[in-house]
Amino acid sequence: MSKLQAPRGTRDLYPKDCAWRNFMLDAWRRVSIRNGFEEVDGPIFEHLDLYKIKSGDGIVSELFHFEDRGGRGLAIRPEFTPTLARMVAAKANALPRPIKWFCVPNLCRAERPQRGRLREFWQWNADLMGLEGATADAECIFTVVDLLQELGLEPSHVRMKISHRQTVRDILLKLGVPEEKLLGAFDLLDRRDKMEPEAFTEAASKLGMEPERVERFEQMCRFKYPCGELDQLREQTGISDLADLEQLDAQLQAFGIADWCEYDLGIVRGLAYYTGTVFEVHEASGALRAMAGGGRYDQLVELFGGPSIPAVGFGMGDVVLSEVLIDKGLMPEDVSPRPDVYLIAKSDAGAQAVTPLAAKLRLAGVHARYSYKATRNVGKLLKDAATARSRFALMLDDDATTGKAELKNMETGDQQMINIKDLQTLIAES
RNA sequence: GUGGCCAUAGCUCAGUUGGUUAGAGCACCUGGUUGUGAUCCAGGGGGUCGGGGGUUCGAGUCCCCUUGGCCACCCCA
Repeated sequence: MSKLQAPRGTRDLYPKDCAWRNFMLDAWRRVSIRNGFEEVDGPIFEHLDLYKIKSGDGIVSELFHFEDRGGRGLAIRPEFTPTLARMVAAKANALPRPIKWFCVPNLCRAERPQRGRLREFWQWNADLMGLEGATADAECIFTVVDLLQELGLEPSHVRMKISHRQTVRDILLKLGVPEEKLLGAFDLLDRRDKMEPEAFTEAASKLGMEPERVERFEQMCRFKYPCGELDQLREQTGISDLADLEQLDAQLQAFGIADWCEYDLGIVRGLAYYTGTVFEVHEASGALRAMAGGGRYDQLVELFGGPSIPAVGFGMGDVVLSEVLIDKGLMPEDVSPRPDVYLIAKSDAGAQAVTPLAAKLRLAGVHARYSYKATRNVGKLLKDAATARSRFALMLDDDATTGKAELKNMETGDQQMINIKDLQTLIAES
């Protein structure tokens, strides 16, 4: 029996599930396109070595990989970024700049499934390449916020948490962390919430900070600074020059999304390749894992053999996003396509008209359904129409032979005798 | 990969100290009430109790293994 089950961490998408998945993909596409991104896609498997470039050999155990008949190592894509970098690197000189691409791939990772994490999932990626500076960073952040709003989320539901590699680096140096221990300090920042306070203090001391500075470090990385109020950050860190963050701050305000954003120096993103702005979207209470994450990674394309191209981008997975929408009561009941009209036979003569009419309507682009039941029980047939969420029901009795039938608006309950030939127009007008 | 909890119908569950052909509600399917999304009536499909092995005269129930789910760690591109 176990072999007949779907593999661990995968999902079977039944009609309602599939409709919901498409609803989300549609939102991702809609928002991407109106923010000026173009859709791209690549193969669902790549050479295994491609994934080692960015993440090292250790990544292999997290991949579903296999060999082809020639013994070449291949892997199902666990992320889209290497493919993107490869595609950009291959045509770097021919592509008009800036490059603004998005993709909504399904990805597979051989990890143990748990809340918010499955082995196959969909992930929205958008990247803006060939443009330096805070405008590009802010535009990516705006695109994410646009999507959140599109799905009905509000600033009270989720937080866009932003940090900056360079800024944090400056602060750490000022606190007395030597250059060679910076990576360890970033790691400590990342793990702060999982550690006991004593362990945190001890680890911080080992980084070379005086006790008084350890305390400041702790405060600094736990505190959240509202967007538009960088003075607080200046006071707390003792650093007056926050050039990078200042520009970003101004852009976020210009985009009108300051309400959604806050600076959180604890946002690290475990990646060596982020070079500037980093950000994550979290559910407001912080209960779930990140809904989205991204940042600037100016060396990425170069890493994959292309020219040096500045880049900023993000990814958002479907799993945590769905959890948050359910949690906030924003998951629509049913987003399946609705029939325009449901044909109901009230009499045998009416039944004769159903098939030809359905065929005619469908060829004209109308979503038309009818019952396969033999019953002439109008109540039951109307219930079927309602279950199918049809907008209209057309009830055909003996009058159908003279081209007339009763059209019922399923939402208002109104019904009227119409000429069947006018049906399409009446449906289109409502 | 490590550890904890869990597993009976599509869903929510019942099933006595181990004891006949494993049940209910809802959902689903068919038909009836000559009927307009309701109510009611009649009928129906569906479970090798996640899978395998063991103990026993007898296992949904006890033991072991395994698969899957949830949770925490590792990781998080």
